[in-house]
Amino acid sequence: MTENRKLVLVTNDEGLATHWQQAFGKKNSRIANSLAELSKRRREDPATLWVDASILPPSGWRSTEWQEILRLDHIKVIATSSNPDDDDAMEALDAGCAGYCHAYAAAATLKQVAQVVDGGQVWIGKSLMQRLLQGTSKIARTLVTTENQWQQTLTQREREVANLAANGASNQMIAENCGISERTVKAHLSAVFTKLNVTDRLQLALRVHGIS
Amino acid sequence: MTENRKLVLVTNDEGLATHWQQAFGKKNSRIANSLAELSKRRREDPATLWVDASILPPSGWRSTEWQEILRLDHIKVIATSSNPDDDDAMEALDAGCAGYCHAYAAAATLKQVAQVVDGGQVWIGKSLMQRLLQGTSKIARTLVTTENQWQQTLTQREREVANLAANGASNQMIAENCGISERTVKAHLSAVFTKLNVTDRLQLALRVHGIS
DNA sequence: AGACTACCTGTACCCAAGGACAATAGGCAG
DNA sequence: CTGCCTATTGTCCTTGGGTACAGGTAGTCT
Repeated sequence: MTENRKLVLVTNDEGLATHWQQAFGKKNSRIANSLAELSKRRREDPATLWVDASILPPSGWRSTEWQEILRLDHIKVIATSSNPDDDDAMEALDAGCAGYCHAYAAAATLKQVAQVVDGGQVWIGKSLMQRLLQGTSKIARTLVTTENQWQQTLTQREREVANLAANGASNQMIAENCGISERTVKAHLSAVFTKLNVTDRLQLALRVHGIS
Repeated sequence: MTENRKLVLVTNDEGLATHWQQAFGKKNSRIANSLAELSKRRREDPATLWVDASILPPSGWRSTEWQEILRLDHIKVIATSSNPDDDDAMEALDAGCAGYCHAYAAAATLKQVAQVVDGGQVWIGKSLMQRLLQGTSKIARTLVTTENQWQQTLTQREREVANLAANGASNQMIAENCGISERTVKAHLSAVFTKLNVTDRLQLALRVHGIS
């Protein structure tokens, strides 16, 4: 079970930082006091962010700064809270977090969560799990399995651009975000359209979000 | 990470038994070919049962023999299948199983599942997880927040046009569909954009479908 | 070395979309 | 009757989005 993903602990709570470092080891993790701190390295290697909910802006995970992070598919975000709440969890997961757990969970649990998430799974607590299983048994059955297969045929860059476009970003915004020219964005998008057999970004958005 | 729960592998598939034993170790697990075999010790110590779906009776988890087992809370049941299916998973979990995964999953994964389940959590695959999360967010959308809200301010015609546009129809298509001129479609859409405070049809689509 | 692919960029062109400005007509509350 | 709302349509114009054509760099596989 080799660990090669970077581990970034995002919190400004002294005690929590200590707790997490005890669980993961000081050498394997690094502390960031805010989102701003990690934006410098956000384009780097795959990483897992442990985020203390108390550092979130008023708009929560919906804020543009976090949306940008959550869109990156080589970054996994685990939301934590000292006062876990199912609704908070749903928001976090809806926003794209890969896990939600108690910030001060036992070290063993934290490790388990890390393992599960790194394995490409999603971690949700027992409470939320029960709620999901109770409320959705019928609906889950009727839902069409929306294949996230669409990503498969795309290159890394294409995925990135496609995700941004599908979420309403203009070509210019995507260009700035990716640090490339608008022309290149168009090129990538054209490739995406062809591969996914759609004609424009609206169709793309519908496909990406599992509609139609 | 001490393991003191008994591990019982319930299958009559030779190959699967081997696979599981390689994952958990021969000493830590015991094979049972059917439910009947383990009924003798069912009231004993806590145990985790790994059950191969192929040994289930026609009535599946609903059969009385399995219902009895699933009721015992010192016994945890993990359902497995060589052909995992979300619907099967839902049935198993509904019936009270604590986990569902691919029978021939990698040893590391099996161990992870075991750990998670022994920790009192529930394990479901990524596929089902996505379906559940999508399902609930859709429910949330239709019941709680955004839904209805955006429609409220619109007139009948505007709703109609907005829905078509949000699902990818061009102005021309909408015009034909509604039996009005393209110009009128534009007029309606402009009104919609203003009322919903969005700039274009893609933003509209995201709003209508409860994204962003 | 040559084929192939991902990634990047430029110029030019076409068009659907959306805004600005303007007008006609029916329904309805005050 | 008189505003106010809804629905409808028109022309003019600007712009972002998408395509066509063309090209360059870097890395991988055969």
